[in-house]
Parts: sequence; C-alpha cells; structure tokens
Amino acid sequence: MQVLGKTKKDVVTEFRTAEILEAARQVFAEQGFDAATVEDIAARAGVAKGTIYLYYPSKRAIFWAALKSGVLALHEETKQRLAERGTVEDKIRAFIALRVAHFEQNRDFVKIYLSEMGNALMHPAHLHEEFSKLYRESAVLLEPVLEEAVKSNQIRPIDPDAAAFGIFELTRGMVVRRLMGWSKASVEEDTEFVFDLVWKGIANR
Amino acid sequence: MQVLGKTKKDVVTEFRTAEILEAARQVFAEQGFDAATVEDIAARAGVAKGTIYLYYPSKRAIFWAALKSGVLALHEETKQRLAERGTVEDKIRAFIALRVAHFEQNRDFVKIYLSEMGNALMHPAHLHEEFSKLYRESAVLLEPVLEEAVKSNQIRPIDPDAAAFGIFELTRGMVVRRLMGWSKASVEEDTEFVFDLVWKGIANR
Amino acid sequence: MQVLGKTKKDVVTEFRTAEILEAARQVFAEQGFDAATVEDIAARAGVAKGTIYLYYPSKRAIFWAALKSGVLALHEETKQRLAERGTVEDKIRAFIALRVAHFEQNRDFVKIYLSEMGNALMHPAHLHEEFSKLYRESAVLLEPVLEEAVKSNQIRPIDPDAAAFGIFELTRGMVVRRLMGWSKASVEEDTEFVFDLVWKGIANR
Amino acid sequence: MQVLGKTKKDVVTEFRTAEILEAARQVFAEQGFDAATVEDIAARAGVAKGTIYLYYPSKRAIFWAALKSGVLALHEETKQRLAERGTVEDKIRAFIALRVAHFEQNRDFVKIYLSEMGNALMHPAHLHEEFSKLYRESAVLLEPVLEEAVKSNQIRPIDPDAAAFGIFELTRGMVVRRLMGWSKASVEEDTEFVFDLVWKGIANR
DNA sequence: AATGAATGAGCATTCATTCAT
DNA sequence: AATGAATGAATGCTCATTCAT
Repeated sequence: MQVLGKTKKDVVTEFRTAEILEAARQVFAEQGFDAATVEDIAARAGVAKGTIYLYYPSKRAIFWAALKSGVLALHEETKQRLAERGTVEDKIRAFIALRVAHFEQNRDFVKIYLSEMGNALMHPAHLHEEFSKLYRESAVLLEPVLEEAVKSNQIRPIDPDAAAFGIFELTRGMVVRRLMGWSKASVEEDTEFVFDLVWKGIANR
Repeated sequence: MQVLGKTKKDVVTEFRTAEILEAARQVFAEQGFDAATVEDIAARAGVAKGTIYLYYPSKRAIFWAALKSGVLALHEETKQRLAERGTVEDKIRAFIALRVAHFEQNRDFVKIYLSEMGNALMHPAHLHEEFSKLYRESAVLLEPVLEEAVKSNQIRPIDPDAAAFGIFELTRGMVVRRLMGWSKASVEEDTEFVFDLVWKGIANR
Repeated sequence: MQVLGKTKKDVVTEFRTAEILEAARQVFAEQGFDAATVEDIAARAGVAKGTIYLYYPSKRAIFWAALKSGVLALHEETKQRLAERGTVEDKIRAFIALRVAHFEQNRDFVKIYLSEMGNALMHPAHLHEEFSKLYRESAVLLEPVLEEAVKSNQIRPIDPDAAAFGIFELTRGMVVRRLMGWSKASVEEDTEFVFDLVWKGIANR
Repeated sequence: MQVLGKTKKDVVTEFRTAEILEAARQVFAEQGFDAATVEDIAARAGVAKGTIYLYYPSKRAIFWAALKSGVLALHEETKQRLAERGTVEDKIRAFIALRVAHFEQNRDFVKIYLSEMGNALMHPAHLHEEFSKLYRESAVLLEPVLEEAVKSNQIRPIDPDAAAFGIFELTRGMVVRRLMGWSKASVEEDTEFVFDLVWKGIANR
C-alpha cells in the first residue's frame, strides 16, 4: 500500500537512515573518524551493530554521508541565496553570514568537516577525490558573483577564483575562531568583520 | 665527561632524535597519523622499532614533536622578521610571504599541520590543549604589529586579534590552494594577492 | 480437507521443500558449505530468507537434506538395478556405470558430496554420524552381490566388504578424475576401465 | 654469530614455525578449516594470537603450509622408494604400503588432507590451483613405473595414467576405511588386499 | 504462511607497546 | 643503548537465526 509514493518500508528506511546519520554525526564530531567505532554509532543510534550495515555499506560510507549531507545542504542554501536579487555587497555578506550561522547551528557537522578537510585534502587514500571536489565547489560558489562584479566595475579587477577562495577561507577561519571560543563578538559582528576586511581591506584611506 | 655542556650521550640523543623526527615527518606526511605505523617510521629512520621508544614515549608523542618543531621553527623565523625595522605593510607582507614560502619548502610538514589542525582542534582526546595553544600563537604573532598600526592610525581601527587571525587564515587558505594545485600563479603573485586583499580590500574606490 | 492422503498444505510444503532444495544444491555446489549463505539460497529459490526457516531448521539441515536426497536417490536406483537378474559381472559393471552416469548428470550434487565427504567424515562436530552411515551404506550395496559370488566360486575368496569398498572408491576416484577434466575417455570407456581393473587386475597372465 | 649457517634467530624461527605448524595440524584436523580459529591454533601452540602472524601471513597460509608439508614429505619418500631397484610388483606394493603407513602415523594430517581434497578440488576460490596440482602429482608418481611395465609386457596394456590414478584412489579409500574404524584387518593385510585387488583383480581364473 | 528488518556473537587481522637479551 | 620477538586489545564486517507484522 502506497501513500504519496512512499511505502511504509520507505518511511522506516528513511527514519533509520536519518537516525543513524544523526548518531554518526555526534560520534564522529566527538571522536573523529578513526577513534569512532561502528559500535559507538550503533549504541548512540540505539540499534545493533549489524543494523548499521543494513543502511550503510561501511564505516567510511557513513562518515561520507554525514559529511556530504551537511555540505550539500549548505551549498543549496547558498546557491538559492546568491540567486536572489541584491547587490554584490549583499551577496558576499550573505555568503559569509550563511556559513557562520550554519556552522553555529551545526557544530557537530563543522567538527567533522574541519577535521576531515585536513585528512581528506592531504591523504589521497581517503575520500579526497570526492571531498576535494566538494570543498572546491564550496569555495567557488561566489566566483560568478565576483566575476560579474569585476566586469561591471563594482570591484577591483581581481582574480575571481582566488578571491572567492579567499573569502571562503576567511570565513572558515572565523568559524574556527568562534568554535574555539576565541571570539567574544556576536555572530553579526564577526560576520561584518569578515565582510569589512574583504570589502574595504584594512588600509586606512 | 662534559664538553661545552653536552655529554657524548647528549649528542647521540640529539642525533637520534632528529633522525627519527625527520623520518616521522615523511611518514606522517605520506600516510597521515592513523595510517602511519611506528614500524614505518623506524624503518625510514633506519633503526629498530624498540629504539623509537627510547626517544619518544608514544606514537602520538613523535607526531606531536614533528608537528611542534615545524611550527616553532616558523614562529621563530616570523618573530625575528617582524622584529626587524620596517613599515606595517612590509611586516604584513613578510608574515604572509614567510608562510607561503615555508610551506612551499616543507610540504611534508604542511600536510601534517593541516591534517592535524582539524583533528587536534576538534577532538580534545588528542593533542588539542597544546596544539590549539600553538595554533593560536601562530595567529597572534601579527597582533602587536596591527595594534601598533591602529594606534598610529596607519590602519583602520579594527580588532587586532581578529585581523591577525584573518590574515593568518587567509594565508593558510592560499597555501592549501597551492598545495592542491588550484593556483596557477607564482609564489610571489599569490603572496601579493593575499596582501592586497587584506590591505586594500576588494571594493573599487 | 484431505485428498489422497495429502492436504493442500502438504502439497505446498512439498513444493517449497523441493524448490529450496534445488536452490540449495546449486548454491552449495557453486560455493561450498561455508561460503554459501542462506540469503543466497533464498534468493535462488525466489523466497525470503525467513521462509527458508519455515521448512528447514538450520543451514546445516538444508545442506544435509540436499546431500541426503541425492545419495538416497542413487541408493534406490542402485538397489533396484542390483536386484534385477544378471551375472555378477553385469552387476558390478552396472554399479560402476550407474555411479559414473549419475555423477555425470548431477555435477552439482557430486561437488557437494565430494566436498562434504572430507569434512563430514573427519569432523564429528558436523554431520558425521548420519553421513558416515550413508557413506558406508553406499559402499556396501555391492557386498551381498560379492558375498554370493564368493560362495558360488565366481570370484576369488576375498573379503566382500573390503572389495565392495574398493570398487566404490575406485569409482569415486574415476568420477573425480572426470570432474577435474583429467580423463579424455568417454563415460563408457572409463566405466569399462574401472570394471576391468577390478575384474582382471592389471597383471598379465 | 653463525654456527653451521644458522643464526640463533634462524633456530628460533624454525622452532616457532614448527611449533605453530604442529598446533595447526591438530586444530585443523579436529575442527576443519572453517571451524578452526587462529585463536585456537595460538592457544594450542602456547603463543599469543599476534605471534602467529609473525610466522604466517594468514590463516589460509598456515593451513596450506600444514597440508603441503605433509604431502611433500610423502612425495619425497615415495619418489625415493620407487627409485630403488625392484620389480613392478614391489614398487606398486611399496606405493600402497607407504601411503597406508604414512596416513596411519599422521592421522591429523590425513584428516586435513581428506577434508581439503573435497573443498579444494571443488571450489576454485580456495587453494584449488595449487592443491589440485599437488593432488595430481601424488597420483601420477606411479605412472612411469606402470608405463615401463606395460612396455616390458609385465602388465596388461592399460592406460598408465588412469591406472596410477586408480591405485592411488583405491589406497586412499582404504585409508578412509581404516580411519573410520571400518577395517578390522592389520595394516599389512589391508595393504596386501589393495595390492591384490589391483594386481590380480577379483575374477577367479 | 511469508516476510525481511533486526540482532549480536564471532573472527581475522593489525599494531602500539613491552621487555628479555 | 639497541633490538625485534612477543603480546593482546581492539575493531570492521558477516551472517545464521529470530520474530513482529
């Protein structure tokens, strides 16, 4: 019996999948990929170890799913936001704000993201391929915006790719700073700080 | 028998220590912390596994030593360079250039650094405490320079700590970009790009 | 409601049982006992895993049933053939021929039979008891024929049990030889070879 | 310090290797390949599980070593014996006697051999390749003897390969019969029985 | 009767660390 | 000081079996 295209089975599968993913997110965030055990994740999800393998083929697959879902969600949100009307300033500010806010609300995810970024980028035996693609994509979401802005003379003639990357990394750095408890400012203030640094630079003119 | 404060034993110890550290740097860079084995390091260093433990109490300790020595070397260099005479611009540019160059010349180290940054910052069961201190220190080397510059009105009245952090992260991002082969520019161009972004911002005025 | 002593239920049970058995024979033949999974058998039989357990209490039981049914079928055929009129020579030749032919036509079964023969005979934790009974019975089907032949002086005064066993094993060996592709002769030629070896020996007189 | 080409290390290695092999032989004989665990073997050998892996790369490798060493030893003995002077009769009788005696004295080994014979011959995913080579070689050791005997008219003009195989299998069958406790005769009697069956056949002339 | 999701015991293999020589 | 053989805890993954639906 199907209702709205979803069988009961689909619902259960969806539920378990999400349940496990959430548990995985927490465990990976707390312990990192290597220290986390499948047993841990199962326990956190309240299921038996074997059940995990009914929904994911391997530990790495769970990790990847947890990582990917978070990144993709942010990508989508970012794309939508950048597609809306607005000035270049608005869009850059939104790009930064979205990231700071998203990370603020998904600390588990950020921890996974940040910790994997190092491993994945550096050690090709891991997820690299796919992860670095995802990473790069995150960074270049802003590129078309900047390209357009350069053309229309709204910003200096800079390399849009490098600039997009810079803004992305600057934002990432701010998120780390906040996560570590090294910033006493509000989300808005930190967002504005990053934007200002990028937009005006620090020189006094 | 001591000569110049160093016994023969000290010399041997120093030698072995350095030898092992270099081997460790290579192995960790190639495989990452978890995939690397103590056996690998011993083999690379040309000593037996047991010997490693005469000089370092644990695998983690070796890793930490390898990481720390690299960071401290860069710290020292940076401090010296910033202590030299020069304008604020010079100093910021030097801070960036030093890092890009250092990383360019010590790729093994960077890989360790970047990959551990994620893990260490995120997972307290690891090195965090000490590493995050080191990390923070790296970032704030610039702080006094910026503080002074704000006071003397050479730069806008910004939070020196946040700005120092921003410059640090921007530089780090550029290094990653270069390591991944995503930048086609020269070391000098990329250095200048980061400096320009920071100094002038991107707004067209 | 019973019809001819069989309820509808009985018919279904019989059908399912046979269906599963045939699937099991194939899967066990292809993969061997340990490598085969109940899931494999269920899939091959076109039923769900749980269904298997409605008809057989365990994986071992399925295996045993598959093995037993094949052996019993051959037993019956052999008994009937040996009960028919004929000379001792005819009967021994028939015994051999029946086996070679049966194995030739039921390769799946032979593989199970041969591979289990080793395990079952050797490792009491398995089926031994029952299997070795079956095995022994196979071998001694010829015994009464030989016994009679000795009494009537048609063959030398040998131990009928040992001889029956010998003929059985010689035949088994030929089947293996054929299965492995080590014989280039026809079924008839190989049958005759075994018979000749047994009947005349190899000595030249 | 070397003595007679063997270092102390070599001696220890040899000792451990033999120690583990003997333990493995026992365990595999008792439980079969799949049911045996590396833990079992380690316990029987009186070493820790990890130690096993210092001497053998895998469970299969241990099994194979246990199997191979036994077969090769018998091969060598057989080759030597067949190379000695003697009539064809003597050689065939020796071939049979050697096997029955060897198996009688190495029951652990036979169990492994017999149980693997089934699996290995049937399921190529295992050791097949190598094992079936070994198996075939065992069988054809007699071939040159028979070939020569045919040429010199000492035995009937039979296919030497098939005959060698037959004698081998007949002997194997007798060993099984003895192992199962189904024979009440002595080793000599059983050996003679097999020889007689082969040599004279059973027909009364 | 049939299903298949859930279970969890079981196991090969790895590797950091120890310690007798 | 140096070695490297020995240890055994730790873990990802499989799969026979159960049972609620």
